[in-house]
Amino acid sequence: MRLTERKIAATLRQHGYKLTSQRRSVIRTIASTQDHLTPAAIYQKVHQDQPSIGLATIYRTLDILAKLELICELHAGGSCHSYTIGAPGHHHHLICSNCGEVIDFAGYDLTKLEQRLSRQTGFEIEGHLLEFIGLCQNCQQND
Amino acid sequence: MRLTERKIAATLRQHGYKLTSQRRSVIRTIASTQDHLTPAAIYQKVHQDQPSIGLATIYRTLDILAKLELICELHAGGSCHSYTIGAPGHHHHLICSNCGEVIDFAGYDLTKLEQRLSRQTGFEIEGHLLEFIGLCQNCQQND
DNA sequence: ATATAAATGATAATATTTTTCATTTACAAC
DNA sequence: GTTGTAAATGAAAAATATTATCATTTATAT
Repeated sequence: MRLTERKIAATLRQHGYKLTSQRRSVIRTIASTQDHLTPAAIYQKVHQDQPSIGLATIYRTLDILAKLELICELHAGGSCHSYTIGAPGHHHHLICSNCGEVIDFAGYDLTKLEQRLSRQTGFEIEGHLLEFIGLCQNCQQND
Repeated sequence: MRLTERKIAATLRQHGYKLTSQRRSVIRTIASTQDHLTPAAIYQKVHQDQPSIGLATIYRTLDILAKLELICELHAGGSCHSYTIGAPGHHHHLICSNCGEVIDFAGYDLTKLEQRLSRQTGFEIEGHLLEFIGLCQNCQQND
């Protein structure tokens, strides 16, 4: 069950944000599709309803909605350019949110889950992204 | 076991890419840290060895290395701005690589894995990112 | 040593995101 | 309903990030 426009609007108000027509439009746009949209795409759509809206308002609204977890940020296909050295074979990463240290780990198999998802949704699964974020020992101590 | 500078250089050559001093520097820089680095950070470091290097060369080299899977692209903390509507409670996403459709799924618990990682690495885990990419039924048919 | 295609640096072009600030607006208090 | 106030907005500029272009340089096979 996804959040409704109504519920999102209420939560915004609860947190002391004003419910402007621009914010309504952004929410309505995101809530009305199954897809994920970039800020530019959201701007284009909202612009049809509200020709005077500025792109900065889109960014500001998205920041708030994401902070309140009313919308989800996706990473698929995007290019968040940050790199670490490779390792042979399939593995995942554990990243320190403070210093950026990256630990590789392997031996965790998502095949079962992939099969379940494939069966339930009909998707032909091509890959996945699994990362953990946390504080490394060093950064815990230097708090 | 992470890939060594040596191994990466060899793989580059195997794929017909020339082994320039610029590429060596980029590889050495990434291989010499546990952290993840942005293109700009890599540029800064490489620039100390090779003051004449251009930022475009960094981007070009990173593209090649990522394509050959000699380096890993990370998403932590980054802001790949693409959004979808939220849903109450913890869940993950399955995304169609063709049309962008997003399916939410819940009921997959990573707590056990989190505990294992925490025990093994001493990290205090704050969160994770799990996404699957694939082709939805519609997009499979219209191939 | 040389030929050649690939790679580079410099620069411009494009794209993306954030800041700034004067004006407008939602909404709480009356 | 009016009004006061802080918050939100649009426009524009600034800051960042990424990609394309092209003349010159360079790795490497011969």
